[in-house]
This record gives sequence, structure tokens and C-alpha cells, in this order.
Amino acid sequence: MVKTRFAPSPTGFLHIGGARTALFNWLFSRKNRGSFILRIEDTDIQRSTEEATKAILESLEWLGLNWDEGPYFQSRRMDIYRKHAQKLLDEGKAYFCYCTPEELEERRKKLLMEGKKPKYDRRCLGIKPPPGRKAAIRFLIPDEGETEVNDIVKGSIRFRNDELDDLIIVRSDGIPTYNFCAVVDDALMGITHVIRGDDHLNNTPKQILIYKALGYNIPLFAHVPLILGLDRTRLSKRHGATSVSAYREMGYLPEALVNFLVRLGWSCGDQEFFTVDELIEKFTLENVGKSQAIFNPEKLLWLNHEHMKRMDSDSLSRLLVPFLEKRGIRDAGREKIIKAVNTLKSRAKTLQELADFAQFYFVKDVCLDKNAAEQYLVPETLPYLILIKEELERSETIDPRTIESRIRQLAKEKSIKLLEIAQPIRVALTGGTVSPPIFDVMDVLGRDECIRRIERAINLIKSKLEG
RNA sequence: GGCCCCAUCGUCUAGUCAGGUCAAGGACGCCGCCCUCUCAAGGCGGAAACACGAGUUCGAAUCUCGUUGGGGCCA
Repeated sequence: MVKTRFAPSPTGFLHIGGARTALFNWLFSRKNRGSFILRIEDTDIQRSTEEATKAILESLEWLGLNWDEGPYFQSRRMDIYRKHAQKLLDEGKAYFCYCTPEELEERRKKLLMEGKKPKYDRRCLGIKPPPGRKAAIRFLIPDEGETEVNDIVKGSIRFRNDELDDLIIVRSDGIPTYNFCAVVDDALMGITHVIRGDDHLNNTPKQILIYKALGYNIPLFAHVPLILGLDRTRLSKRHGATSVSAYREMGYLPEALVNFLVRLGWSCGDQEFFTVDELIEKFTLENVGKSQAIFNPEKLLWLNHEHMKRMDSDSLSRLLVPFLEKRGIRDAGREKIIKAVNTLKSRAKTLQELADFAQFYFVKDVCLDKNAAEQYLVPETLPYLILIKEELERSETIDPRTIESRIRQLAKEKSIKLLEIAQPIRVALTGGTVSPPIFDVMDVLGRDECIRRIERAINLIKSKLEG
């Protein structure tokens, strides 16, 4: 059975790149009816925090990437790693190293300066422990031969073993390193497919040698290209919002972010829009591209809009409520919000925009745009506003079609363009010159509110005349 | 510095493994037109790419080599 995992380090929020790695793992497991496990790689006690773990879990849940096992915490598995390290030590497949990080760094720099390979020289191999020195444990890489990584995405890659460094598997402070813990955990947890960023590609031959040394089965690997920023460097804070939670706050839909992230490096013919179910059905690792992709916020915005347009207004309204509340709008009424959303769906690209646009429907007194009022709430338009008001007062309710035909009729009678009546009403009702179709707006606001707002505009013009 | 990966419109990509149907298709963005009560949405159209150089071949975006560029790893 297929078993995949996502193994983030809890040193911050869930990054866009991490989310994509998680997504590929999740999709692959779902597609193959396998399981997906979550493992928190918190061996770096200095930088790992509980808040970060919480934030990562929250973001994964929001994206809909549910896991079947875990979360496991590496910090609670230290004795397992130490036992494995001891086993390697006992079998002569690992050795103590007494060099300090500072010494190593210095030697590395020196070798680089001289134009040589910065490879560890094995000076500690087989020596007696020097007094006053703490020991790290190094894995002994075979001198000869080569190690093949048969990557599902990248193909076969061969590494000469003598190019590989004897890597540290346990630090001098007793903390096992990433490359070691990952191998032990993936083996013990029965991971069949390791899907991760290609920044780990160079670690893979070393990890394969560790699997072999430990006598464990080697999983299949799939290294997916990293996401880059506009300047073609690895996506980071410098490039703007990079956390999943930031996009959530900006009003992006999880399914849109998922759709966008998966299309960054994966394709299925010419199809751009995918529901999550479609992705599960169609996802394959074979269609993951080999080259790096640049994060393109404009396309994400477009996709978000597409997902919003296709979402039913009822669901969209539920999602909108918290955004309205942030703008001080409470108890707006379900029905009215749904109606409002109906008129705004094709206009707003994010929930944030939707809430901004929707505001005028719910506030007591619309905020009049200065320029709009100066242009349209003037003595010349006063008669039209009065006529519309009277028209509204005659009818019990507002039927958008009826009111539209009446106003069109009116424009005809006066031999003016509809625009000349529509714009003053628009300013009176919405405060600005841009809004959904004015008759739909009237329908959402309701008869009484329309009359109230038009009255306000009429009074404003009158007071201008007097003043 | 060594090793590893990558290279099609500005961006995401189809096509590359099985060379000819590709004077390179789609999408985002951009520009124009149509629709229109404003703004969107929608419809139609446009500009825009095989990094470079050799080689293999009747024929190369596709195979090989090299160069260049970008990315990554080296507690």
C-alpha cells in the first residue's frame, strides 16, 4: 500500500513551498488509496516552537490536507535514533568525530580558498577520544562504487561514493541530524514514496547508504522542483506573502490555492481549473515537471476568482461573514448577504474584495465618493431622483425586471440615455459610480432602503441649492 | 570551489521518453474590438517563446556533446 508523509520543521508558519510538497504527498496517497502521515521534525529544539506546530496543523486543515496518522514528533523519538546510531557504531559503519563545528568550518573555508573539495578528511576515524572533547557521530561512506538514485521525477542519477562526505548523524550535543532521523523514521513508519523538494536530492544518496547500512528497504523517491520568486531565487519572505495563513487572511479560497499550487510544476493537458476531486482522480507523479517554477500571484488571483464564481452563493456567503465582521458588519441577514454575493461574485477576486465591495449594502449611511457626488448629485439630476423615489413609493416591493422597464420607459419619455438616470441613482444608492447593475442593487437593498437613500441624496442636493 | 538538478512566449505550461502531423498549442497578464446603466463577467481578435554553438539525421523544440544562464547541496 502506498504510504506518504509530510515532515515539516516547526520553525514558522506553513510556507507555500511546504504546502505544495504536502499537497503532492496528499494527492498521491489519495489517488492510490494509500495513507498520508504527518511528522513534525522538531529535533532543533532551539528553533522549534509549539505555536509553529499549531499554525502548520491549522493551515493543513484549512487546505483540506487531512492526515491518517500522526502527528508524530521526532523530539519524542530520540532514543530510537540513538539506538540506531549505536547499532551503526557497533557494526563499524559509523565512528566518533571529535572535531568542533568551528574547526570544521575553518577547515572547510580553507579548502575552498585553495580550490579543493571541502570534504571531511576522516582524521578522527579510529582514534582514541582526545580529553575534553565531545563526540559527534559520523556515518562512514563506502570508499568505492556509486549510488544510484532512481527518482520518479528526475530519472536515474548516479553519485560516486567518493564524492560523498561522511555525514554527521548525531551532533556533539547528542541531537541526531535531519538526514539520519528522516531515514530512520521513513523506514520505521513504512513510507513507500518520499516526495519532497529537490533541495534534498543531494542528500538522497547518503540516505540510501544509511538505509542499506541499517538493513532497511529503500523507498521510492520523487524530488519536486522548488518554487522561486520573481527574481529566480528560492521563494522567501522577501517576495511578499509566503505563508498559507497570509493567503487565507487575504481572502483566498483553499481550493484555489490548492489548484494554483498543484499547477505549479504539474499539468494535465490544457486544463487549468480543477476541483480537489478532479485532482485526486488525475494526479500522477509522472506529470510533475523537472524545472523550477516561479510563483505567479496574478494567476493565483485569477484562479481564486474562477473558484469564487463557480461556488454557490450560499457557501460563499458563509465564508464572507468573518470578513464582513472585520468591517464592523454584523447581523446583516443571511438572505441579504446571499443576494448581495450574487451581484458581486463576478466582480470580486478575493473574499476581502468581496467584503469591501459588499460594504455599501449593509452600512447605515453610504460613504459618498466626493467626485461622484459632485458630478451626479446636482440640480440637473434632482428631477430624476424625485421621479424614481415616487415610482418606488407607488410600488409595494421591488421586482428588478419591472423597475427596470419602468425606468427605461422614463428615459424614453424624457429622450435621455438610461445612463443619465442610472448614474445619479447609483451614486445615491451605493455612494460611487461603480457597482453591480443598478436594478439588482435595488433588489438587494429593498424598497424602503432605496427610498431612504434616494431621499438622502435629494436632501443633499436641496441643501446645496439653498446653501 | 566540488558535486547535483534544470533550460519552450514576461509567467505557468503542452509537445521531448517512442525525431516528421509544430511555419510550436493552451492559460495568466497585457493590448484591441463586441456586449453594455457604471464596473466586472462573457464573446472575439492581437503582440509574445523552442538560451547559444556544434554534431547525428533526408528531417531536430525533440537525440548527443559543448558553452552560457539559473537553482540546489556541502552538521
